Amino acid sequence: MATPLPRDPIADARLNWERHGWSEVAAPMAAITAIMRTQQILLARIDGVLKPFGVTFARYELLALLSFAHGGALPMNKASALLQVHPTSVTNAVDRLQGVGLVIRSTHPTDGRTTLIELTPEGRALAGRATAALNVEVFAQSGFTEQEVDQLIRVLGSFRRDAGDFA
Amino acid sequence: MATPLPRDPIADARLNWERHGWSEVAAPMAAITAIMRTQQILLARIDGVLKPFGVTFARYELLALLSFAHGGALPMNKASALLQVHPTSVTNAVDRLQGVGLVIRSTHPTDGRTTLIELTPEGRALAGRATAALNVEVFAQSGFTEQEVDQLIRVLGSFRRDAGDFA
DNA sequence: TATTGTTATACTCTATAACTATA
DNA sequence: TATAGTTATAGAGTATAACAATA
Repeated sequence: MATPLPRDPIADARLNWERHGWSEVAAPMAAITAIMRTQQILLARIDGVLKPFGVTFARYELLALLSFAHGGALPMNKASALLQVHPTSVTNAVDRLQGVGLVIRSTHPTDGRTTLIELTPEGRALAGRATAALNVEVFAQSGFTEQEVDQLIRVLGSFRRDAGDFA
Repeated sequence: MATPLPRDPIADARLNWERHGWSEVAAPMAAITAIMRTQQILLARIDGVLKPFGVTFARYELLALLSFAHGGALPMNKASALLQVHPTSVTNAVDRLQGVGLVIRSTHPTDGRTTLIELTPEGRALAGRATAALNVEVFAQSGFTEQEVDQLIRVLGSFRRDAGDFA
């Protein structure tokens, strides 16, 4: 996994698809496979940067979301919807983050069913430092040109809209 | 997670980044976050199509790789390198696939350290049917235009090369 | 000694179903 | 009845370290 392969395995897969009568879909197959692989590479970089902070990407995303919320607090179901993850994933993430003192739970003042998640001062400080680290070490050297970034945002934005992520 | 959000959460995150002094990296942050989310959507679709076949995407990828190998067999370490996954992941996948009779292990004829993975007739048949299903139900209706597919292949290809995936 | 693969272990994230509490 | 969240349980992928067998 460390040594580069002599050939692009995804380009080879595309050739195999074409050789076996699937020319029509060989290109989209290659594009989708490339997205899967790129996500793996990026997630490994992100988790590497976050490791010293003791949080995973999923937990960092929750901290970052809270840090931008008015009052630094959000209902569980709101966080679940905005992060587009299962409610039990939020419960799990909040459990861990609360266990290390980065967030606290409280009951919604007017709806007793709703649990609010709130950043502690430590959580807010860590979110700020982790964001700075990610920005400098990952996003500022993404490996994409400005034009490529614009293309990705446009292409994947319309894909996500068509997939029902947002209106 | 079913109802579309009124606004694009990634576009909102980008605005938050810009408002907090990270304008320089707001766009690449949005592009990378979009890649992460797109991968989730695609993986859910793929796993949904593969579910009736009783295999996950990771295990399907191994079957597909073997089906294109000369003789339908590959050493474990070769499969690990080509799929770009950890050797223990291959061991795990082969364990499961062997357990349901889709692959068999054998010792390399000239190097006793090496284990060969080989498709059974059942494994080859299932790989063919699963590939057809994925091609028709996912890749043929990816949601990307031809031009977008070409852009993704080009942009993500150079990214993967720069990341050290291949020479 | 170096390489290949397995085993044991652990930790992610994810998802379903059953359950409690509140509206 | 419907909603919000938790709990229990299960399964997926990933990774490290220790180990056995072979080169």
